[in-house]
Amino acid sequence: MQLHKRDVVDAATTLLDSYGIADLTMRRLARELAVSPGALYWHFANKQELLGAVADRILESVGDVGGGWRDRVAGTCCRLRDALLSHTDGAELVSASFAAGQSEAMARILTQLTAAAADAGVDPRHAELAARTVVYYVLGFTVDEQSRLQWDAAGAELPDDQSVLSEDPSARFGFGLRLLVDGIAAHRDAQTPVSAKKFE
Amino acid sequence: MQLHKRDVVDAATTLLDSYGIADLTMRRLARELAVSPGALYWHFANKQELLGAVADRILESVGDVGGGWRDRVAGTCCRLRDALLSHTDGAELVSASFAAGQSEAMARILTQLTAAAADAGVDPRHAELAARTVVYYVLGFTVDEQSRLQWDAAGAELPDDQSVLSEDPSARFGFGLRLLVDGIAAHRDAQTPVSAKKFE
DNA sequence: ACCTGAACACCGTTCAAGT
DNA sequence: ACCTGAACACCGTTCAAGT
Repeated sequence: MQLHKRDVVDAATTLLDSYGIADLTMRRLARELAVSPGALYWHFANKQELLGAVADRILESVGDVGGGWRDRVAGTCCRLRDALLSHTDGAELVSASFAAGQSEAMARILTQLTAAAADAGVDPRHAELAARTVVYYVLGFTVDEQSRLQWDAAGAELPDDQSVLSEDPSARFGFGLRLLVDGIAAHRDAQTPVSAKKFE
Repeated sequence: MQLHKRDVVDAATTLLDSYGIADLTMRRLARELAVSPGALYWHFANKQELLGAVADRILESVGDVGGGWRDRVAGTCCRLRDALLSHTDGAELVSASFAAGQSEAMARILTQLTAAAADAGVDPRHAELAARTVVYYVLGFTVDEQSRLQWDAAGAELPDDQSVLSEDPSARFGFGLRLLVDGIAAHRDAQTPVSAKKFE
């Protein structure tokens, strides 16, 4: 029976959910698929590319969001966080793939956020940076949240962690998000020529 | 001759600067120090802890900054970025150590930024999140900047990269920073009781 | 107290050779 | 076209035993 890219990504995702990113190795994946390790290299150039494909699978549920620029930013970020949280080490894996430039889905999300920032009135030259800043936040926050989550799901029973850090992560996420959205709002054409202000 | 923690961190930093994070392995480090790999485990519990010590060494130059809260945030962030950029893969290494909770220096920087955010008038319950958001930005931005930097220093000669992404990284860094500072300013006691506003 | 030697249980990647 | 088998060149970590 022929091995297809889809099967490989399926098996990789299952491995990830069951044992985490540390156990998502090429050799283990090959064993799970009952093929030799070398077989994977017919379908993927290297491990990074395979992880990129897993990242894209994880992000499938993050579709396009409509509405005003604020709703589009908030909606995209919330969906992104939800997607990351629904797989073991999802945030870490996507974060690494994004940094390595291996996730098409993250590139797509970045494009959407860039468009939203531009709609908010951010200088087009800086709209992508505004979008990246938002992405850095979502990834950083969620990597952090997930590591705490998984740490005490593993029965670690952390020592009451300065009280606030673990209280309602969704509310905390929302706060940081508002901070960024307000920053973008404050920068709407702050340094664009006056002629561009008509779009508002 | 006895091996000291300092010698190990020195050698590790040299290895990092010369060959990058991928070649900073326990075995290679031991070889460089002319000891057996096991010797390192007398001084450090594991590789993560050693990397944390290297991260702290990299961040030594990021001291305390004075002035108003805006200057303190901007100053700390600029020094942090400079420190990261002055070692090969510095941003990646510190980013990983921060995520793993292994860098005391990053904890200290986070405390400083938290104090600055509190001074800005951010609800004390959310000041640390504001600080974390800033840290996520600096780390995310600099990891990105450094990977591009090192990529074409290695003679890759990237395909003119959408024109803007590579133009004056420091200016771009400053833009994103202002976005965050403005976001913090917009949030000054936005949801604190009126009684707290007297501090302004 | 501090380190060696040797082992344990793995890795990612390549590539001639097979079907 | 797609995969196997086997090798290459490594890893992090542990631990009895030595000094």
